[in-house]
Amino acid sequence: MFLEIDFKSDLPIYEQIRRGIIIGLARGDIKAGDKLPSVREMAENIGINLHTVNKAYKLLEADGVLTMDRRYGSLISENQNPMAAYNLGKIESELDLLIAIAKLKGLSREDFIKNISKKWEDNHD
Amino acid sequence: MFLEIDFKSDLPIYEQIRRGIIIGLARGDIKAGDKLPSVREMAENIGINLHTVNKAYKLLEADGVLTMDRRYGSLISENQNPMAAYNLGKIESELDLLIAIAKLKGLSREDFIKNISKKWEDNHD
Amino acid sequence: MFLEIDFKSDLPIYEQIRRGIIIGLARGDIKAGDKLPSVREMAENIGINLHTVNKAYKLLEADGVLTMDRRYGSLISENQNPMAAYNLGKIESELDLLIAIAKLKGLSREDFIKNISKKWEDNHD
Amino acid sequence: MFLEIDFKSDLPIYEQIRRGIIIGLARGDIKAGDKLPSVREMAENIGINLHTVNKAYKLLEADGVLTMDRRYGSLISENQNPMAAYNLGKIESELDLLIAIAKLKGLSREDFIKNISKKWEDNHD
DNA sequence: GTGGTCTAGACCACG
DNA sequence: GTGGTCTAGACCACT
Repeated sequence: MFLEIDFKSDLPIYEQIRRGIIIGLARGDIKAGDKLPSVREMAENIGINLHTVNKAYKLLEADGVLTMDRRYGSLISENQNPMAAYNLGKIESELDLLIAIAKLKGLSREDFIKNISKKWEDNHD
Repeated sequence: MFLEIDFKSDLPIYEQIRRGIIIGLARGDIKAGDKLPSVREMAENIGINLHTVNKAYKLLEADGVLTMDRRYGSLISENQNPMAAYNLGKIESELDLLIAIAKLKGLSREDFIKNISKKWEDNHD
Repeated sequence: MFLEIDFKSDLPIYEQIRRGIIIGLARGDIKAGDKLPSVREMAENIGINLHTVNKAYKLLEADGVLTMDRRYGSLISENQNPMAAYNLGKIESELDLLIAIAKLKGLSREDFIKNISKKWEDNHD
Repeated sequence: MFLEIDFKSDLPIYEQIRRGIIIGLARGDIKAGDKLPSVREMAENIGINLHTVNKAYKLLEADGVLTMDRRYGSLISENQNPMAAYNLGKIESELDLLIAIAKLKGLSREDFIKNISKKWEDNHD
């Protein structure tokens, strides 16, 4: 499993794992039905405690992204609509800040949009 | 001072103040040379602790957005390049996540860009 | 044997089997003296491990619902009073919770009783 | 805080706490806006680890029953519709079993309904 | 071998 | 003093 964790980040480790899986799903690196590494396995790979991985998985389970089962391990859900209930408020507020900073740095709307657009593509290949 | 604080938000209050001022600056509500309310005054207005406002101001001072002076109070800096040193890493990571969720929700690139573009305009008036 | 197993359920498979037989008995689908499929047979039908079926049968035997005999196979007991020793505590606690949630959802006592009553009938046909 | 925990129960402690609060809310013992004991406090009162209480609170937060905030402690939510998203499937399946056992024990529908009805009232005073 | 539950104890962020 | 995060390690239930 190919998750890169930045231990110096102020983003909690469990949140980095969560995002890595969501982004991997959006990129197509991970697909519905895929079996994820067990909490113990991923914890060992990353070099962290299994509870931290467990927390990330639990959050993803709550968002309908995966299912955890003592019997079969952790699987990416076949759910057609993962993240449906996800509250975008928090993340939109981050976007407001990003736009404000971009303006203060003197970026034009066109350049800003171009950057975003590029990010979208990068997330695609 | 027109800052709206959401006490239920998971965003720390000092961070809400900081963002409010940055966004106000980008929108043009606040301009270089403007005198900000004193720490004590703003704390009283919002109904929070002195230290909380002080922390927000200190962060803005570190970003070159304002200057605190015991004699003259807090002034928005004439600095041409505020936020220059601001670490975009954190916020870009939020953008990556936003894009991934947008994709999972089935949004097209065009619609996504349109939303962002609208946000930019809204931040302008 | 007509047991439907939900492999995604968080209810253990052995418990689903056990409940299926108890409910079948209450509905009259199964009667005293009936011969049940052998452990091996049912395991094969469902596509699960022998031990899982065996565990379900053992529990039912402990509840006086069936008798296991190497020579005659597993038979529904003629016992007049199956489940006599069954500890209702657990299930009554579920009922307490159900009532509390029904109230929080704004259901009236009458509607709640009506639902329960209907469930009783459905379990009868 | 008046929660009675049965350490011998097979119901997890965190689940007993969760139910205690839901039932307390339905009975009116707890009201919107009430401040709950801190996780540490309740853990100490019960004589368990704070993480166990924390887990119960987190589940209730996910169901919209309470809010946890580092700044203000844990408060019963003003949410008009707690438990709205709660999946009743699990609990209804318990009810099916309860009905089957009641039948096997020879209870009449009328007696069964009477018991349920009494439980509803008991939950009310 | 998997996740589930629980304990114990540490340090941090916020106000 | 509150909850948030993380670690470490135990035992259990299920297949």
